[in-house]
Amino acid sequence: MGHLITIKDIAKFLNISVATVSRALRDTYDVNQDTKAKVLEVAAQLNYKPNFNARGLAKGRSHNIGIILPWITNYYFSTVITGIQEIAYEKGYNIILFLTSDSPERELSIIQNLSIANIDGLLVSISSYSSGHFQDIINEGIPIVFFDRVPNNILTSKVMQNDFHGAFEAVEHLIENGYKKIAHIAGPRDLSFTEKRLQGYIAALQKYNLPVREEWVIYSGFSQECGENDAYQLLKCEEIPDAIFAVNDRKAIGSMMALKSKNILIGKEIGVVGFTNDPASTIISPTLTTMAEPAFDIGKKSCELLFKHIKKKNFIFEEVIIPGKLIIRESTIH
Amino acid sequence: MGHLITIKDIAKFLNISVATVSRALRDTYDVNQDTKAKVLEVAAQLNYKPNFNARGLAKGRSHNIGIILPWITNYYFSTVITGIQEIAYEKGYNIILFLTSDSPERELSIIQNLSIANIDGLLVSISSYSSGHFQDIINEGIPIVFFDRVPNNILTSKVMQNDFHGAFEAVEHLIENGYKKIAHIAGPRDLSFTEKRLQGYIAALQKYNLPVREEWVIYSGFSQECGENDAYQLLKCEEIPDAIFAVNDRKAIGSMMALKSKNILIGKEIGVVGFTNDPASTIISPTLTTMAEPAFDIGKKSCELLFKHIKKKNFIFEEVIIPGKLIIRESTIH
DNA sequence: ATAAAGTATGAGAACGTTCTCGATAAGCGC
DNA sequence: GCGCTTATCGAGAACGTTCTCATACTTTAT
Repeated sequence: MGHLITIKDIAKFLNISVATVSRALRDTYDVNQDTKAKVLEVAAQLNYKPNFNARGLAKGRSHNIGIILPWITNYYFSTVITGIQEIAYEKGYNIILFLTSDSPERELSIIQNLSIANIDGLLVSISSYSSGHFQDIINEGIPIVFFDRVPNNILTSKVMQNDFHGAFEAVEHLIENGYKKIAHIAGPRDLSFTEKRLQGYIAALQKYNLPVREEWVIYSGFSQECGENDAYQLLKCEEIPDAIFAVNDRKAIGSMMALKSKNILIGKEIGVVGFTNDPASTIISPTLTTMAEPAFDIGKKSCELLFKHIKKKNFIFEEVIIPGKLIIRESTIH
Repeated sequence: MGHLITIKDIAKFLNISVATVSRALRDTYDVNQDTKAKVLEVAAQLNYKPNFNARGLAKGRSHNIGIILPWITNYYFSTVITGIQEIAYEKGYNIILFLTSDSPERELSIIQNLSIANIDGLLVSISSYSSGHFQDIINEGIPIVFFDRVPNNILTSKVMQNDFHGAFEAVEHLIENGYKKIAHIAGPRDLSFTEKRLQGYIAALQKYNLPVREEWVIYSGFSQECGENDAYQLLKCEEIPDAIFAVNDRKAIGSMMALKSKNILIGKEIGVVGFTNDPASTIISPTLTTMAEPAFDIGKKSCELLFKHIKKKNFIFEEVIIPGKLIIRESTIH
């Protein structure tokens, strides 16, 4: 209670200047080891806590980084954040969290109200149909690293899983297991990874001379419900597919629910493969074959890259692609 | 690039004092409406963004609130945060996220390194076996609201679901459906809600004159794996139970996995009920009966309460208990 | 006409740091 | 001893706001 201990209090206590106390606390080269020890001791004794606002103001650095993403109530994003937090904590940075609910308006509002001075860098995964005003922020000199959902018209660092090859491998696995009429339940049309996974899907089909039918590709949202509806729609196709590759596990699970409700045997009659390796993929029965995304590593890598940008102005942009790993389970067993 | 626009720039531009600009931006009573309009216009035109550090320093308020919790990679906590964020965003506050990984050491380190001046209030869900140094923070004058995992030796506001009654109702439901030998898979021993749910379980059994056997109550961690192991242990009991009440859905699902692996029919032979209403509870087969926790509302309420504390010093503490709702599914059908 | 109250503004201190510059003292080689 | 470097420290400005106090000009009441 009362007032918080400041550097001035320590200075007065030891009868030295605030500059020296500041030096001691920051452990600069031009401070005597004895006085440094004394300062540290008194600081601990008085329970001194640095004032980040003052430091941020003086240094022009806040030691805060921002994360902007659609939501955190799924395995992928919450794990990415955990990875980010791991690195940020190590470096003594705080994480400020912004949720867009996947709404472009909300996203824009967050960006516009973002106090630039309060943030040293930004980690972002854009919303579907993002208005993409991120260039303004970059122009103001604050570094951004995008992850997973990245814009393709902005020149900066990006970290993502290998969407094209992951999709390719997943579909190839279906083909190798004898499925021939493979449908794709995709994500929202404008997101770059939707496109990449679609391309991987198409490439695999073409490699094996399998048909790419327009009615077998459905774009919709990310929810389980969307996956469910998409599967019902597929079942109404002129030519009913014998396998489904879903853009993520949520939708794969939704489609499995739909198939089960129609008493279709998953695997035997229609194979299903997802993307993410959400823990739910081992809970559903049959268990879901899926392309595991390295969410934790993506978080760590994004954060590391951001710190490089923060440290070194004009750091060269990097695009990091971390490979996934196919995890074969029951949903693709004939 | 270059430098960020400050109120000085606006002042110079309009040839007025910084004080007036500040007043105009804050819309105080003593500013002329015309000058205010002009300032706002110029501010927008120059793309002025307030410097939170400077404001925080001058006002002694940062407009940041901190959240400290074990992890975010589950349905409950990520939903609570979403609720918190909803209110914080509305009020123009930023959220700073701290993850303890349920480690008391990490928790302590976070608290001790927490720059008090950088945070106006704290929302926390303590770790298992928390060292609980939160009283120090409260003593320094910064308000805390605890949610879900609350300490019982600290006098401040708390928000939680109705753990006792929720457990009571869940177990009563089992009893009403004919289960008579009901076991309880509990959480870590020292967490308050573990105790409350245990008491609810016991109370329900006693009301119906059913036995409370020590070997039917197992304490362990929160993971699915823990639930699995606990179930195996229950199957080795002298008297094998005919129902399991799990402290959360993760453990309930783990125990269902164990039962399924032993070809025990869930519901028919052994009933299972969980706690939380994790989306996974509808994915598993049979679907899981569970006591739904109002996670989103708990987040919102906690944040609202925190703002009351921030606004009014010496606000009287409140303990808010939000009731859950039993959701009956297949796992408790005989 | 005069005092009182209200309106709108400016000057400058304050918040708690860091940073730049200069000062002092000690150690060193010659 | 003389200059030179090195180590250590202090004084005071600066960061971008808000806040307090003073001031000037209006309006209102008497």
